[in-house]
Amino acid sequence: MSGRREEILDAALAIADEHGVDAVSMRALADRVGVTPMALYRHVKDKAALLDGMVGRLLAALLPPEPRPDHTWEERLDALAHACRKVTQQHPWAAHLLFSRPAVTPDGLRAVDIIYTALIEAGVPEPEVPRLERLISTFVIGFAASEAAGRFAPGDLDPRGRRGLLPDSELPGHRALGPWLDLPLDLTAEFEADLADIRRMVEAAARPSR
Amino acid sequence: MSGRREEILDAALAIADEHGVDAVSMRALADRVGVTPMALYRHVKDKAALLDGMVGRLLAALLPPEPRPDHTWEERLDALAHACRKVTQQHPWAAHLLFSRPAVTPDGLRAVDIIYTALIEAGVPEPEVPRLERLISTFVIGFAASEAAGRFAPGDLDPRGRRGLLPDSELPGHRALGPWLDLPLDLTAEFEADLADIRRMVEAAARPSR
DNA sequence: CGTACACGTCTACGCTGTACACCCATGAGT
DNA sequence: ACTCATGGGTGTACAGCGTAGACGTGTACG
Repeated sequence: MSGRREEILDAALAIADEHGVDAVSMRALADRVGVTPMALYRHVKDKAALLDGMVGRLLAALLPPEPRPDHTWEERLDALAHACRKVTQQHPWAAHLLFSRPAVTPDGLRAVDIIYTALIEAGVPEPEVPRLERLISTFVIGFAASEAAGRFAPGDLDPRGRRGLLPDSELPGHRALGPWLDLPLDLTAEFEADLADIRRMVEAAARPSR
Repeated sequence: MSGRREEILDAALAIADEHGVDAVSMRALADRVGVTPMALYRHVKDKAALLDGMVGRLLAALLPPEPRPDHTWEERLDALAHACRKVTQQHPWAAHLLFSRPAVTPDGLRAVDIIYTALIEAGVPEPEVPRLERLISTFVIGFAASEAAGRFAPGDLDPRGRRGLLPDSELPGHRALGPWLDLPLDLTAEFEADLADIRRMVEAAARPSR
């Protein structure tokens, strides 16, 4: 009702964006809101519940403002995927939380439903739809989380230096790929290519099963 | 050299397996090893480094004991994926750490190399191999993490109850899928089917690009 | 007027990671 | 035989954490 809870959650989001999620302590949050730490507990059960509330707010931002039946299923799927990546780019700390909390919030459900309808429209047999939804969401969230956590971009060690950890003889694959490994990677282009591959996978699942 | 570090890491793994990763505090770990908390810092730079060391030990367990050129690329890929899922089933707390720390350890590199060689052998064009490696590893780790975190199995709320959060009119996809959503889900079978889809995707990437 | 309720404060407890100074056993070099 | 570096361990201390519990205080309504 009061809107106080939302104020608090937004303050917490601001702290997380500015100083990282670890900086979100009850004391720091209370300071920011202008109250005593204990006052927060009137609006939030727990620290865990606080984090849940924070990702809840983000999930809402991930959804299209209104249903888009005028777009193709490919476009709707892409839009959702891009929205997901955008959210985790703006709030890197939140990426791994998307994995922990099952999508049981209303907004989470809506996101799942968008994928369901897209897959149905693509012609995927109904019994296969839930599995493919999980496959797709797992990959998209996984990509976003990997990017946010820096799994794809091993900071100080460039690919060449990284390979130095082991003799090339132990890494035949790396040796064979040679120069391709030294290219700078464009994660936006890569995400696009991945989504294209996934679209092809959906189309294959939709074909009369050969 | 001394092996003391390994002792400590294994003690930490034991605590994490028994009481969860949050129970791994420097004090608890020191107690278990039989020393003072500060003694640990001779062998481990940080708490963060401690966690890194722990996942390092797990990564080693994930790899096949020796190269298996006698197996097909499909079999080697499957074996690695299953090993990954097995590790995160035995150590659920570790799943999301696999995302954070880039695979720059020797063992991590070896795992990547296994995927590289498999994809090359499958006939994937070399410039595409690194991207597909990231796609596959992202999905596999993502699946494992989702399962470990319970993202696929929303505890107390069964699918039917979950859907009750929103009017069916807002969830056309859920409504259309009806009974298929109430089936109990067999994650082992689902993982298998997902891997099959991914294999098909690799084969498609290997085909002379149509 | 009384009283219920939402909201906030104060104090305190047990826990965390870790900086800093100190100690002791071993083994190598002169 | 005497010194000295080095690796491993101890003890103390500090700042920060989440949160339980008791206690105020203002506003709204019977």
